[in-house]
Amino acid sequence: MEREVRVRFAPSPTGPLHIGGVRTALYNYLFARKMGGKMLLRIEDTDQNRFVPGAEDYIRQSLEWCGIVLDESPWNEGPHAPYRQSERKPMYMQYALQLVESGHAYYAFDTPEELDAMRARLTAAKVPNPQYNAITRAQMRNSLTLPEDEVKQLLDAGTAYVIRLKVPRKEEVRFNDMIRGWVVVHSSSIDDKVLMKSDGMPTYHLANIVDDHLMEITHVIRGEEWLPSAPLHVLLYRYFGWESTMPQFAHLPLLLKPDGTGKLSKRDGDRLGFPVFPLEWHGTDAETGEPTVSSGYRESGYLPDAFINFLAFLGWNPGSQQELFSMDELIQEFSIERVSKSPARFDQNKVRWYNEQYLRAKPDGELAGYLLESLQAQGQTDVSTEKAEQIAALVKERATFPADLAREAQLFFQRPGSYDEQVVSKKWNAQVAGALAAFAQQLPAATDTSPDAIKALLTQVVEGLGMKLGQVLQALRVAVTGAAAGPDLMAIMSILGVQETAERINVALEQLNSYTAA
RNA sequence: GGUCCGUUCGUCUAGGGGUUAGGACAGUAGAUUUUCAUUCUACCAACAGGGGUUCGAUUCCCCUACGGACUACCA
Repeated sequence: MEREVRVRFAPSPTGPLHIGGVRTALYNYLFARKMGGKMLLRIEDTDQNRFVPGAEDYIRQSLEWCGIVLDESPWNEGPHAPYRQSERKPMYMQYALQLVESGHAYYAFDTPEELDAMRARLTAAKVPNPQYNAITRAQMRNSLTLPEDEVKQLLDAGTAYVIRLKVPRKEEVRFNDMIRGWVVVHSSSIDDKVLMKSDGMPTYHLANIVDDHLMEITHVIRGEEWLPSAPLHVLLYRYFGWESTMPQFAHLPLLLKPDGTGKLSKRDGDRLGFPVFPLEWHGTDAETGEPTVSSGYRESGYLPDAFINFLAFLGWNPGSQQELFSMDELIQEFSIERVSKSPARFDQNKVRWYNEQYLRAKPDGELAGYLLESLQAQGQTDVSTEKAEQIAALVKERATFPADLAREAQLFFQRPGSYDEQVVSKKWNAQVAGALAAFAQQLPAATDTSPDAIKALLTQVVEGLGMKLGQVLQALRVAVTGAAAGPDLMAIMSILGVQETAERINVALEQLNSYTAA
């Protein structure tokens, strides 16, 4: 019988989730939906020292903004609650003890100082890989080297201890990664990982395996940084006797910094001037304790669909030439097999391009909504929906972000404060001014105020004076908007209205009088 | 240092034993436009290197180089 596909996203609440994490969540989500399975979120907060207030909420909001829907999570519990490892704390010890009893794990009493000393000794002896392992554990203080009664005494006395996995000395550990194929690691390169910490909390490794098993996870899709510890996890499944239901692994390629080398880190955003976080994050500097702000895609004006589309293509592609995919289409097309092995570098140009595509594809009504919102924020409250829609339709081709709409729309609400000097000095003269004056005089009487009609009127006036349209257009634009460039002039005048347009022309005529005389 | 992973245009990538090595972003040029932008068209641009295997390798294998991850009582 086929098991229902169940995947998990397991972030630790140590700060804001960066886009690499979001992509991991996205791929999990796409895979789960594609396979008709479930996706859950589990908070991996077994390190109490690294807990950051607000991080969990940030993760939740980020995923919501992205449109990644969780079937089970700490805030929407399912059959395997609780979904925070700190709340699952009581259940881990029994599993660690199970391993101790079966001889696959042991108690270790070494202090941090002793561990440091051991590493220093091995490093000095030029041991290639200093670690607590099948060889070195014989020199350490643990239940393998100490007499049984002494171990009992230490435990009874409440001495601090950890439980370590007893990794075999010589054994090949292999697993079939869905993205990378067979990965083989020799057990001698794996150390005796701590399973239970002295504070009674499990480490990531133990908690992860126990929870994935209990939560019936079928596929573990996570970042490449976990690849080196995957063989250890395989060992754990084996020793627990859970090998037959061990999840399949898929290790995703890393996301690299746009410049230089190395994986994208939380600090790169501010350094490079683009967001690495989905949402803005207010944190505190680890060293100075000063409040910090890291920019987010949402606040920078990115549309969630565009952001997701872009992110999906960083390390995956459908094999077709199609670039634009809705979430539903992504789900339809997604497959782990098409995830690439090699890391991907971040491309700011492409995210912007995606955003433009998504912005322009939106219905004018929705764009008008964005526009109205920004206008209201700057005190411009008397704009009708109808007018906003006209303006949005006209300026959307010039916008990358919703906020650009309002910027481009300014000319409709503010008369020119100055006139582009280049155009004035080149195009403005007595003849042109005369034509504009004539146009301004006739304009208010126009009954048809469509762009086409205005253009016809203008043509008629200009040609009636023996001139060509091209001679006056730039001057007219400057007179009406003050700028040398902008959206279609006829459309601008139409939206502005004949009265306002005529007045603006007359104001310009007065202001630029000196040029006319010259 | 050790272990593991990776390497096709500047970037994201398709492809795969015989191809003009395809697309997208960026860049450049041209067309359209009253202007800028948009749009359209064209151009530029890549199989890391060396050995094999093969009639033939960018594709399969090995080595080298380069890049990266991991190497905690962090996840």
